[in-house]
Amino acid sequence: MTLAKRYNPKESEPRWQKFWNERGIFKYRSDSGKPVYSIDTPPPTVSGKIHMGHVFSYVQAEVIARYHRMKGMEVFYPFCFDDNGLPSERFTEKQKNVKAQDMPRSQFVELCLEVTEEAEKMFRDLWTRFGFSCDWDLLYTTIDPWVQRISQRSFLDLNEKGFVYRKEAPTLWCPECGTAVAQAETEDKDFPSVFHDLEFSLADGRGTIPIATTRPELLPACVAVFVNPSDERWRHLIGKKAKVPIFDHEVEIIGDSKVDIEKGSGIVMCCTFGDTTDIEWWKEFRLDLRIVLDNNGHMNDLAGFLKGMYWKKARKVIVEKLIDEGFQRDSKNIEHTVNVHERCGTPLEYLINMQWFIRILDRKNKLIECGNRVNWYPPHFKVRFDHWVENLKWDWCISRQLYYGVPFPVWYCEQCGEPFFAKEEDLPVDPLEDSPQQPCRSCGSTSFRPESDIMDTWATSSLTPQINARWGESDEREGIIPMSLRPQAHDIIRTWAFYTITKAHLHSNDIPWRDIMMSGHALNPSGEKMSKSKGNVAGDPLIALEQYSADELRYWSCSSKLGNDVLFSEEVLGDGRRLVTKLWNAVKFATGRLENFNSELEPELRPYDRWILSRFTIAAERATNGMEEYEYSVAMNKAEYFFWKVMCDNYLEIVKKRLYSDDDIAGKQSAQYALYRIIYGSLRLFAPVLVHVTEELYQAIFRKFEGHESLHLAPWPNPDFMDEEALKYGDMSLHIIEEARKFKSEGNLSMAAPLKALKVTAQAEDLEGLARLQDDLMNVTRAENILWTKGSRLTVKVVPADG
RNA sequence: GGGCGAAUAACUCAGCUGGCUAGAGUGCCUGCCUUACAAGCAGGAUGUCGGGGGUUCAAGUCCCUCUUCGCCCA
Repeated sequence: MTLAKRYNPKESEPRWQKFWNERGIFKYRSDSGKPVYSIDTPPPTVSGKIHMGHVFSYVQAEVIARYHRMKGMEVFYPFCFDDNGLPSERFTEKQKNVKAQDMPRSQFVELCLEVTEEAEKMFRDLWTRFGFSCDWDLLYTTIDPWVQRISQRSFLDLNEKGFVYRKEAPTLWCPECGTAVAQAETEDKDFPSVFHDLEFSLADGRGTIPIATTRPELLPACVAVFVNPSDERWRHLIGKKAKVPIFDHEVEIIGDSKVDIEKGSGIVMCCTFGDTTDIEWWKEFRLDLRIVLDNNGHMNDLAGFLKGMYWKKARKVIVEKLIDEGFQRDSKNIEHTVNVHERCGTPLEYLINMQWFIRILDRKNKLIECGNRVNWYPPHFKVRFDHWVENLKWDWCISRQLYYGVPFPVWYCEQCGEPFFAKEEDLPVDPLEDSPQQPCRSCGSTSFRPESDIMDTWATSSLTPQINARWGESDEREGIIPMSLRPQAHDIIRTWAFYTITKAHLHSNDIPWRDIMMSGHALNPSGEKMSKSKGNVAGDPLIALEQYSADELRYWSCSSKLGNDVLFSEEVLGDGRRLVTKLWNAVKFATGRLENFNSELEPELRPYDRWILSRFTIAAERATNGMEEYEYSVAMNKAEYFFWKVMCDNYLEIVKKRLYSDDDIAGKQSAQYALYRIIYGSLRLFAPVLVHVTEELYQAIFRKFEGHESLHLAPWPNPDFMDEEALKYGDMSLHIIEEARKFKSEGNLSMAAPLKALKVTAQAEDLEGLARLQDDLMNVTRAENILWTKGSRLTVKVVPADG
């Protein structure tokens, strides 16, 4: 029972990881009879390297898992990967230097599987090295056939419930990726642009009108001109017609209050489609449809001489022509905010295409109610969810014109065009490979055209609770839904959190989980958000693991309050190392002092031992409260303060003499009793974060007494020892020790230097309580005597040793 | 433009529902080999709590306002 002088995490950490894995310490056992605590782990998109930001947020959830396991819950803690959809397609194209369009879908899917499998291996290896307590038997990936089946089942269920519709409608479209996208996948970006003042002539030949636009290439798509009816300057134009420059088609001039009088000339053209207002006008006034862009951003037949040009080139060409022909009055350079696709940064277009939608706009209130039923940690993030729902403008477009993803279980009848939905027992289906086993239900035809679109990846990842529960499968799991916890970062509230809540509501009129915890971001040392696209990623986790131990990095991950960002810096990492070392040394000390310790013994406890046990009770309570609120950093702080400041710096010094000497066996046994409890208790408070070193210490010292196979299966401390009087006088006496230490420090003396005496004054009612500590106080201060006097307050006078 | 959050020691941060002299770690200074730990211990210095108003016996904490920064959304 002796510990090495130094702790060696390089050797120790992999050993315990292996131990946990071989013994199945973290296996989920549905038959354990314990209450289930289920965690809806985020499936990371398999789209490249992993950075410290991942580690940061996953550790925070992992710590919570360990806490609840120690609290006696049966923890359902899966891992998973989101490996289908656009991110994985792009990643594969990059890795293999290919283009999806250039090969058959099946071949590209093969490549994707190959690439993502490699990346997933790397993830799994990394999580293992960080000591994650997930159950790898619960692993799922969103491209798994059974996951696809649940995803398709979800689609069929929503269709049956009437929440799904297919419609040819203006859709947010990325010309670069060649697919429809959802509102949640867009972001705003500022571009330098030019505001062109163009001259339209009136159809009646009576003059011209100025129209300002940033998108002159859409002139051929112009279907109307709008003015504000309250605009004195232009009101008279309403009802007349204008002639579009160069293209010469005539369009009506319409009045509508949505026109901003201040902007440009106060007259705007409406094109199909330049922005969302164009769409609203197009719908409201039943305007013509003149689409001039194809799915890849090139101009089509309707664009006349611009045909075949990419929109950028078309803009250049038409501006030149407008200037040549005298249609441009003026132009000025501006900074212009454009809605872009967040994946590739390409400005989005609004194109008309047949797409599948999930109806959500008509149930905003219900969705906000669902959000209210979930506990948000920290609470202020719920506001973001509310605002997102309130400001929704589109139903959820779930079809994507991509290759690698979950297909729609749908064919179309060649004869009558009706969609034919797969039968549930046939799922999963790939309509490109499979065909319906029945004739068309409307017309009896047997020739079908497959749906070649795939589903939005969020349509599947929004089902993670259902996937975890194996919803609708033969081996469906009971007691998983609603899940206990969703851990995620706050930047995907509008996507993952929102869509998951939406699906749970639509499928089962329930919430997906009871609690949601929002982690912040890891910042690089200069305080910037780490992101792959910005290339400012500090601390590759693999490199970090070479320099620091997993426990140190875990400690860093838990150093900030939930939801706060934290800097990845050398300084904070040093803190973790110091704590691990201190823990090692303190337990090493205890080990030597617990020889011949009899755990059966219930000795009569000395005042200081009653004091430290009471202090531990308070620390454990505070740590527990922190954990219950998902404030792991608070929990760690309380544990650390108790362990280092109270226990190591004071208590251990106070009882050292009693522990070393056999002169006072009763005193020694009392100290051993307390020491054992507070050391073992501290180890358990640190166990969720410092998973390896605590296990090492537990196995070396405590296992033979406690019997739990692993510290991580031991109960979370819930001590009830409390002696108010011991607490009061123990705390008060620290001042006496402090004064003695101060005296030595100021006299440049060693702490071991003897003192002649301490003259202590205290209020009459405290004298007796303090005097009971005399022996231990003399031991820790090395004072030969302590003289107690009645006084108005606590004072200490040090009498130095002779000479 | 709207929303959310932040601003506290040189640095990184804690300060819950208002209540003793505003705390911790790092860094800095002075010492100390003390039968666990020098990767340590003891002691010390350092703050117009972003600015300005207000409420209160009492404000880092509550209210108003301004400034700066971060994030989310238009």
